[in-house]
Amino acid sequence: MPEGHTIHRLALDYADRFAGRATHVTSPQGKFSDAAALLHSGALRSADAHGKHLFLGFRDADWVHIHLGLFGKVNFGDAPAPPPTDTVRLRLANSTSYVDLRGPTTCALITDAEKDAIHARLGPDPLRTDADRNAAYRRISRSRTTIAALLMDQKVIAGVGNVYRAEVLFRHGIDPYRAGKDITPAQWDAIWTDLVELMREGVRNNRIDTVRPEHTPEAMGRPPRVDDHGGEVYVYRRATLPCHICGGEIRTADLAARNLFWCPTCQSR
DNA sequence: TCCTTATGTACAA
DNA sequence: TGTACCTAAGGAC
Repeated sequence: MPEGHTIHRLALDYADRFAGRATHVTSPQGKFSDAAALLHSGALRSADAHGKHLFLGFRDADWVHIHLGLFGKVNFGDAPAPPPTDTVRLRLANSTSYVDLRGPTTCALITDAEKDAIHARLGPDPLRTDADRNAAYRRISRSRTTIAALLMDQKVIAGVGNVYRAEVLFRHGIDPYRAGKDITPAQWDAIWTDLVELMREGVRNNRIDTVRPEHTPEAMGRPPRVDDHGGEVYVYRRATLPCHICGGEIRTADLAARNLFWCPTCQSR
């Protein structure tokens, strides 16, 4: 589930349900038990997100650092909380809500300084107000690496994952194998602006939709087809299906152990 | 019931 | 570049 929009949405939802209220912290699965015991009686102070990293603030300067990785999932529910299953790494529960975290790559108690270090190694996040799009472009414009790989590099830009990568390159007609140094300032500006809009909508709707109004199923007279991941898209996981715009076959390939999707007709080198 | 796959990352060689 | 890690859903049998 997790690209940056998911994590920012989680920060809002954690804060909504738990901030400033007495919260019971447990780790039914056990891997986070010591930290959960420390936080046991505390209240959630704040929630912050940078790229795919989520930070839950407790006490004065303690943060629970969460990264969902590929498999991590978060499930919110209303009280009373059911008995936890044995895969729940972290449960927060108060008088009205509970939330379960399963399968994260990271769930660790860290200090303010450690949190700062994580921010420092991450690139600008289109969903954060402190983001500097030029910092990303400085790296991209100097790189011979493909734009597809650069968009997935969290040191370059934080929060973009495999879906937003595929979709934003399609929306701007850019071949994923084009080198970063061949992306013009105007193209980067357009990509960044688009990502800000798409990802904000992703936070609002808790899913990724990238199809423009003029290409929606209704507008194109084709049957509605919401992609398996939950939103309407142009190329992500549509290999061998016809492109919504040109009708040609969407292609797929392996790039750095991830699946790449693009339309060779609509996206130019 | 087994196998594959997944919106991710870190580390070893 | 390959592999390890973590979980659950869907499809093939």
